[in-house]
Amino acid sequence: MARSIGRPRGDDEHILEAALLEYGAHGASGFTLNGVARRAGVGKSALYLRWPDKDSLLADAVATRSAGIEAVDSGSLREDLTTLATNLATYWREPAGWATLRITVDQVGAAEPPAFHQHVIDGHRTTARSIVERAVARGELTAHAQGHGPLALQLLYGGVLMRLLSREPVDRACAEQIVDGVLATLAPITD
Amino acid sequence: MARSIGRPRGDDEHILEAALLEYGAHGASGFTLNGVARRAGVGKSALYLRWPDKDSLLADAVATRSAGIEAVDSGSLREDLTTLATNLATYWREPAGWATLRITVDQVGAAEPPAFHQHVIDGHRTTARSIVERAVARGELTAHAQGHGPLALQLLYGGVLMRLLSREPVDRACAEQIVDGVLATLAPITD
Amino acid sequence: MARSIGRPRGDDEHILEAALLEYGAHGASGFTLNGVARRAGVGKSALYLRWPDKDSLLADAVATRSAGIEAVDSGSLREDLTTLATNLATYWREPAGWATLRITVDQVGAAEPPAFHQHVIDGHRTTARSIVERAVARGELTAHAQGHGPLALQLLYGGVLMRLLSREPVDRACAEQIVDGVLATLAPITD
Amino acid sequence: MARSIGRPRGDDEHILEAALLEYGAHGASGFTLNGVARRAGVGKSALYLRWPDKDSLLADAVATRSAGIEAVDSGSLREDLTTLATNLATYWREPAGWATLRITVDQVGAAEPPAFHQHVIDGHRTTARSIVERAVARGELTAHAQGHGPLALQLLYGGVLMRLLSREPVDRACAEQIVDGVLATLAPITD
DNA sequence: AATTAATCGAGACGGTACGTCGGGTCTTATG
DNA sequence: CATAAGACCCGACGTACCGTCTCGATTAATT
Repeated sequence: MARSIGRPRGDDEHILEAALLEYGAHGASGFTLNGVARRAGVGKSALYLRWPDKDSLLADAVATRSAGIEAVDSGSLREDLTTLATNLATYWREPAGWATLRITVDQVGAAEPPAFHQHVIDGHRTTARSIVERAVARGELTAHAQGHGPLALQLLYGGVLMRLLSREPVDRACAEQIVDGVLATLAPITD
Repeated sequence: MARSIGRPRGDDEHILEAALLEYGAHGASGFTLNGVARRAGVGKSALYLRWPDKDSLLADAVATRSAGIEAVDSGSLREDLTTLATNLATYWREPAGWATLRITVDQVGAAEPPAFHQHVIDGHRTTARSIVERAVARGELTAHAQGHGPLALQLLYGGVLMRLLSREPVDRACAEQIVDGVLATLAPITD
Repeated sequence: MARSIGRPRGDDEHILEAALLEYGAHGASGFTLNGVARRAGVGKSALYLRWPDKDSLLADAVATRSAGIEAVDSGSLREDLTTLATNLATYWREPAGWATLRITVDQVGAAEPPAFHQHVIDGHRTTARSIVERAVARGELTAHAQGHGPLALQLLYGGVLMRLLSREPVDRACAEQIVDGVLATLAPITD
Repeated sequence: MARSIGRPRGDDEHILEAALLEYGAHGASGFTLNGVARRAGVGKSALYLRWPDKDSLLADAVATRSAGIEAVDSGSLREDLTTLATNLATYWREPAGWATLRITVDQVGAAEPPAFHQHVIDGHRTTARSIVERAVARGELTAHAQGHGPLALQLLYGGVLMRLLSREPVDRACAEQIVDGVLATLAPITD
């Protein structure tokens, strides 16, 4: 396909990178468009050509780092979930991860979710589903229990989130505790 | 002790009321100290005599509405928890409730939690504990299972929260589903 | 000489035309290079290939319309000058004429006058001189009085200009009044 | 009269002073509101509380320096006018004087003249009139000739202005030449 | 009754960031 | 080569809000 006429757009990634660095360095309230522009070696107009306002830029920047949670295949459902919970806590504790969360919270009331939101959610969903599917393949879960997977994962995510909101650490022991709770919603369904 | 000399302070409640109305009317980003002052018929100095900054005012305003979740005593643990989940969703959907959440999220990274936070948490904890205790008294839960109450409630809260963050409705059916999951973390512990 | 290789230059006049229209339409503060380029169906590069900056373009555009004041030969010095004053007022009231004036004022402080300036001045001077010369030829002026022609014309120009700056109309009566004054600087010199 | 409530306004003069200095230092195109604010040790809001936009500020700043031309009473009409012409040239050559002129030219096309304009004009008019009146009192001018005073002064101002626009110096000799011309418009009216 | 002192409504202030705009430069693909 | 298109860097504009400040006016407890 033909490139359009005129000077081609520069690199978005470069700017998003700078935005994330700026966010990490100064936090949410110190996040400044001028700061981003300066750090990226770019004029403000270049930012406004790409994003309609500051929030959109931040949302997009954060999205690039939110592709998904690292999934592991340990061969055991309990171990997989525990690792997932730990990774999740780690991810949410990083600036980018926490920013994702903040933006999600901010925009729940808005008319429509930010464009990147579904993308992030899909990433999480994919990772989570593959864990469950592997467990079913291994015979750790019945097909019936699998139907409760989404709920179980919502509980797991929510549990980790509540720990963070309570400023309680999410160490391995804690993660296992949560996972055991979540597993209990799947295991006993035997009838 | 005796009142100090000089003109006595006016009414805080009146201002907090105005702050909440302002928050509800314009949302988080439109929440302005000038706006609050105007709506309350008050000068900005009156605000800064009481709260050190904007966030504190909002936090305090929100706290007045966050005294706690309505607790019911239906005679059944499952019913109590289901109602709790529903009430929680309703509460978080109101401006004040959602503001509480936003503030909580905002300030997790801060050095110390806002003053009202522990108060709010205590409210929730008290409500939740009484539900569990009644269940134990009725024999629905073993004392051992009771030890897992806090975890179970964290899962319940987290589950409801994740539903809201996903923009999925929390109707009665959904609440029951979550509660059943949470109960599964308590019930099977029978040894 | 041979034309150089490559695509030949387009038409300058076309651009100057657009510039003048733009100036007339939006005034001095709304005069924009992007606007000129758009109106002329031309890229900004084409502008900068021809003029070093915005002011030069405007100056040049204006110069094309400032070739000179319409001179008439009525057979009488007084009548010639009156018509000159009226034409001058009319010319200065048009966008192009007024722009010439603005640019002149703007650049008095500059290191060197804009290129077109001398051209414009020469136009005026030529017109004015021919009026005076005809008057001498007719015997209306002595050769001695002719030496005061430049000063007289400066007074005439200045008088008209001051009327405009005072927002006072320059109708025929007013023009005659000015001319009579100016003529008085020439006529009585008889010794 | 009662002072209004609230913190009283600061000093306008101080800001106008800074504006003039800024104008003098960087010229018309380098005249920046941020620059003025910084130099005055003032926030931009303070500027916009007083003037609706940049041009108004500049106009006002300039007006403070344009109270009038120094008038002298030398005892002779010719001498008075010569000094007036010289002073006028000097005044217009200063940054503030020239700015006045620029603004006048800029706003001739505007709907209504800037507020300060009439003030400035009145200053000039007063000075000029008193010169003429003294001449009448001394018998240098007839009462009839006095009626042509305004026109004569317009010619004088215009003559000086045209000299400046032509980048020609206005030294004493030149001023006398102009004055002689202008006087010629008054003197011969004897019938 | 007069004094004292904290609080009040009002609003101007210094500062900082926003989102917009325009100038002048550059980098493409097309004639 | 010179274009038309248009993205780019820069920096000023005018707006909004924060948190501070300075007023004159209130309002009690203390003299």
